[in-house]
Amino acid sequence: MTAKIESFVMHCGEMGSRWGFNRTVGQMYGLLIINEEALSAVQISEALNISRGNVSMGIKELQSWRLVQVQHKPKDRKEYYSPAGSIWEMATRVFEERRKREVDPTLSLLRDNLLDEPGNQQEQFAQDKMHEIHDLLETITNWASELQNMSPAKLNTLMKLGAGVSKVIDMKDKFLKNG
Amino acid sequence: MTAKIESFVMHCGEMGSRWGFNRTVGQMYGLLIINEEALSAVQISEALNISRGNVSMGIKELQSWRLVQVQHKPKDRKEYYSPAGSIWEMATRVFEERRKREVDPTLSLLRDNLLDEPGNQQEQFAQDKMHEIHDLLETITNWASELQNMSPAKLNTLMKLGAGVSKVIDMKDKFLKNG
DNA sequence: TTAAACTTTCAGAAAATACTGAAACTTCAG
DNA sequence: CTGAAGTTTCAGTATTTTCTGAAAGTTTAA
Repeated sequence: MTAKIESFVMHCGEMGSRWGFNRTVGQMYGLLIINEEALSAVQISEALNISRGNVSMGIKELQSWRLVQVQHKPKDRKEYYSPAGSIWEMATRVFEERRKREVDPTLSLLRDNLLDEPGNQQEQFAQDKMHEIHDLLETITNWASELQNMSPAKLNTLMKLGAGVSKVIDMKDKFLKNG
Repeated sequence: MTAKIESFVMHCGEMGSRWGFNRTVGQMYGLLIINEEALSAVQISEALNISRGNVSMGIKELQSWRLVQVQHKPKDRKEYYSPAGSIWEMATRVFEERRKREVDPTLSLLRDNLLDEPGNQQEQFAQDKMHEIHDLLETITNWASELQNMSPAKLNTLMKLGAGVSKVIDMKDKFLKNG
C-alpha cells in the first residue's frame, strides 16, 4: 500500500464511527473501494493488521449495509470481496440504511405515542412537539425516497441545478399561471 | 415525568449515539424539547439521574451543536436551558453540524490526495475512485447548502412537490426549448 | 473583601464497545 | 467417508468512551 492509499484507508477508519460503523469496518470498506481487484479475507487481515475473525465480523456488518459483494475465482475456494455497486449507489445505500436505523424507529415511537389522548397540560405540550417532529421526519423521509426512485440521470440534473432549483420553482408557478 | 414523556426521552437517549452524540446528551436534548419550560442543570440531573458534572459536559456538547439556549430568570442566579430554534431549525443544524464532522474532513483529505500525480497503475485507479467520491460529496454538499439557504416557504413547496419534482424538471426543459 | 450560590474541569472508576484467537462449523475434492 | 481449506462464532481481553464527584473556578450581593 502506498502512502497515499494508506492515508485514504486510515481516514475511512477514522470516519467509520461517524458514518455508522466502527474503525476497522471503515478501513475495510476503504480498502475495498480503493483496490481494483477483489480481496480475500486473509489479504484484508494482512493489509490492515487485524485478526481473521475480525474481518469476518466486519464483512458481515458491511453486508448488512449491502455495501460489499462476494466473488469467487475459478479453481479457488476462497471468497473475494469487492464493493457493491457504483459510488453513487454506495451513497444511496448508506443514506437508506441510516434512515432505517436513525429515523424509522423514531417515527414508529412517535406514532405510538400520538395514538392516545394527552392526560394533562404537560402531555399536551409534549404531544404537540412530537407531532411536529413526526411530520418533519415524515416529510424528509418521503422526499428522500422520491429522490431515490428518480432515474440517476434526472437526479443528476436536479443536483447540478443547484441554485437553479429556486428558479425552476418560480418557473413552475409562472408556467402554470400562463398555461 | 409521565410514562409517555419518559419513553420519548429514553428513546432520544438510545438514538443519541446514532444522531452523533451519546446517550445522556440525547436524553438531555429530548427532555429539553419536550418540556415547555426551560430547565436548570440540577433539574436535568435529577430528572435523568445523572451527575451534575455530566450535565455540564452535556450542555457544552449541545451548545457546540448550537442546539440549546441559556436563559435567566429574574431574582435567580441559575442558568436555565431550552432548545434553540424551531424543530425545523434544529433539523437543519443537526444536518449542518454532521456535514462538518462527517463530510468536510473527507473532502479535504481527498483534495489533498488528488493534488499530486499518481505514481503507478494502482495509484491511478485509487485516484480515479477518490475523484468520483470527491465530486459526489461536493455535489451533495452544495445541493444541501442550497436547500438550507432557501426560504422555508419555498423549501416547503419543493418538499410537498415530491414525485412532482421530476415533472418540473421536464417542464423546465420544455420551457427552455419553447421560450 | 467575603462568602454563598452557582458552573466547569478533570482524574479515576465504570460501562460499553471492539478485537483476538482458538474451537466449531461448512464445503468440497478425492 | 475423510481431511484439507476455508469461514464463522464467541468467551475472554483490550481499548475506548462515558460518567462521577470532589476540587477549582466564577459571579454577585452585601
